[in-house]
Amino acid sequence: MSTKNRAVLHETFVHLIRRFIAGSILYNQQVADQVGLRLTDMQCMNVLEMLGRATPGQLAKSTGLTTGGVTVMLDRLEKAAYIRRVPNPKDRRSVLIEIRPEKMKSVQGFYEEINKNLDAFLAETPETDLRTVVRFFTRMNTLRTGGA
Amino acid sequence: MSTKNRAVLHETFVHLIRRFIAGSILYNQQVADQVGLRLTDMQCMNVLEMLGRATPGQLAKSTGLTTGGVTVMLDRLEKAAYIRRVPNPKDRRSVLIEIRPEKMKSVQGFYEEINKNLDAFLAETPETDLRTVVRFFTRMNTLRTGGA
DNA sequence: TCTAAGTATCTTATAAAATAAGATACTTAG
DNA sequence: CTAAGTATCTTATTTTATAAGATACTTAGA
Repeated sequence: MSTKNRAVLHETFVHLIRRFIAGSILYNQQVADQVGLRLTDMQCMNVLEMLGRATPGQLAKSTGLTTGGVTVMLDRLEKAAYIRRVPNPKDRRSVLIEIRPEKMKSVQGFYEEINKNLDAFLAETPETDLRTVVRFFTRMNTLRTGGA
Repeated sequence: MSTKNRAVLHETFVHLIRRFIAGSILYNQQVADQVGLRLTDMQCMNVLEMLGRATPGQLAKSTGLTTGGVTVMLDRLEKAAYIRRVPNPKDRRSVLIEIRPEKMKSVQGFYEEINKNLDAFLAETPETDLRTVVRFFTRMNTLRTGGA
């Protein structure tokens, strides 16, 4: 096990990361089911939480929906009080979408168990390892488009 | 940057991983669009590729669909020659789903660019780092359900 | 063995969501 | 000032997912 050669190590990593991605998609799907949203809506909420605010156009790009599809999704989320549309001061054709703070908390609540597990795991991870992983993932996040 | 304290490091990691997950969902969505499938179908294909074979029931669990939904999805994928249903020798109520090998390759082709980037990145990652990351992700993959 | 409960998949009617094509309103370059 | 470009929205249609229940098989227990 500690004498794994490079090719096997590489293969092991690819397998682990694919498993991680498949698991993440499933987990987000399950959280969405509990919350009463679709995975697409969940992705939208997650992106909004990371960006703070976004235009419908940005959300179309980060969900893979058409702009028409985004409008319908936003109507749905607005009606259910998850988000709010505010005028975009930079462009009068456009709007900015923001999460309604009370829903932000409520949605986060559904990730509570996994976050607790993650916190516990990180707490017992040696700092040097965590630093290595952070460095590694900083690069991983640039692989997809050359830097989105 | 090298004097980051523990809390900040922790927070940085959580941010990176959330970004990675959101990016992965988007990327899989985009590949699905190119292939002409839905994200759900893509998730099904990915799970099948990892497991080799699976029953519709297992696929229901790993996609978040109802069993009826899985049947419809499998009809769709079977009609488009992505998968095939074979009898389950262990249980006559059940079937086993397998990817048709020619489609396996074709779908993998759409991941080619990212795989190339990933290979190049891994090649220049020090072996000790890669070992740390593998160890780390082996644990990460157990956090979700306590071990799926 | 026989039966009842449980499990695995499938069927179908209905509800929900995504797309495509195009409209409206605004912005920007020339 | 005008034309081209951009951002969002509208709506009809297609596609997908759900829910409720049917069918066929398995398994545990009398």
